[in-house]
Amino acid sequence: MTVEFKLLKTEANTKARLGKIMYNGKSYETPMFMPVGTQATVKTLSPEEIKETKSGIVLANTYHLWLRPGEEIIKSAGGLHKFMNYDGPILTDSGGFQVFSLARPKDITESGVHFKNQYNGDALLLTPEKSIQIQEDLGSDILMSFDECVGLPAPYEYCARSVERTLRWAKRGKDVFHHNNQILFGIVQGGPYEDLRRHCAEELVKMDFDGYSIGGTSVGEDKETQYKMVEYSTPYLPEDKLRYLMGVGDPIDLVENVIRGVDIFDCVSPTRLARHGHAYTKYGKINIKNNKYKTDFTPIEESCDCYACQNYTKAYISHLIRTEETFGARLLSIHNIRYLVRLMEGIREAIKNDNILSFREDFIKNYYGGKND
RNA sequence: GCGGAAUUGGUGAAGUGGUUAACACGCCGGAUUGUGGCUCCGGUAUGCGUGGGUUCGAUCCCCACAUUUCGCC
Repeated sequence: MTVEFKLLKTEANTKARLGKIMYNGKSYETPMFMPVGTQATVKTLSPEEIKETKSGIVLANTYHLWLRPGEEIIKSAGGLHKFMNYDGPILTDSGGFQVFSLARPKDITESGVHFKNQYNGDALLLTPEKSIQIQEDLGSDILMSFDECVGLPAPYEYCARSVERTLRWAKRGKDVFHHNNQILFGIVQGGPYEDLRRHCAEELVKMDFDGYSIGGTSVGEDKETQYKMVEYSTPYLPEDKLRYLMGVGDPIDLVENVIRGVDIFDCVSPTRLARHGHAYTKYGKINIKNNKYKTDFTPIEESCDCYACQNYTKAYISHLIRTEETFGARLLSIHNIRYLVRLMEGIREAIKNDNILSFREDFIKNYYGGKND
């Protein structure tokens, strides 16, 4: 039941990697996109629908499940897999991102991070050890170290101190980790600074984690900065371990960062955009609520094999989103996830054929080409 | 038939004798990155039932008409 990774090849002209994850008798290819199921559900989708998108790993969130329903309840249920009826691999975030999104600087101490329970006001302390304990109780397959995700822009001195703390926290978490059919990743931080990224990566590698995440991205940075943060990190990570770029899911960014040596990605965007009425297409993102789709009786994408495109029209989905029917959000979520999974399928094919650069060129030309119908 | 009240954008409605007629919904766009699904940001009445009048100036005051509505015969 332990997740194992095998690197199959590296693309001839770039750092793009083709790999395979083995889990529970099944294998999943990388590069891979992971849909996000913060509260033990990929919003609006059943596990059967998740599997139909052919995505592999699902991400769940330590912080949210700690507060509700509480990790002891999920442990009593027999773990996350049984609780949510999903037998594919599950990755849990450590709560580190909530440090960024919920805590103020003065709430962050060497011991851990002080939160206020947003539902009942209770004072909470999340520490590296506590995060590992919660994730072990949740029974996810891939665990994240508790880190500090620094928002940008951030001064060099702050990032430098933060990296040292993230490293100490990584060590503390690893020291209490039981390795019970679970694997643990370290998270590379360091903001946009090359030497800090390198230092953080090298120190984490010395600690010998089962895989490595690149964090501090998807905090509102521009694309060039994001790509640099990845370029400053991947060269120092071992070839035989998974690399996970946290929170990145813009279609273009998936292509660009695979080329820079990333294996797995997660992002809320396919499901959040869906709830707000947006759909990915080969020719860019569309807003299904736009007037022109009211009477458009064609699928979102003729060439898409997802349940939504096989059975429903833009006019129908537009109506559902306008009237706030949840089925609309569900159909768009299915499409958007399947879209990103199909994109990864295309990327893997391009890696196999050693033509990822021309794949990128074609993809960008279409996506930004302005031909939207 | 007689008397009263009302008439503001697609809708519900504020409002004042004096530059750009509130607000909400809807509508038209946009945003969304290790997810609270709660959202956020723009745009959207050249006109205040119709015709006259008073006034330097009227959506606001006066008259007539139309429509709606309430009460009485």
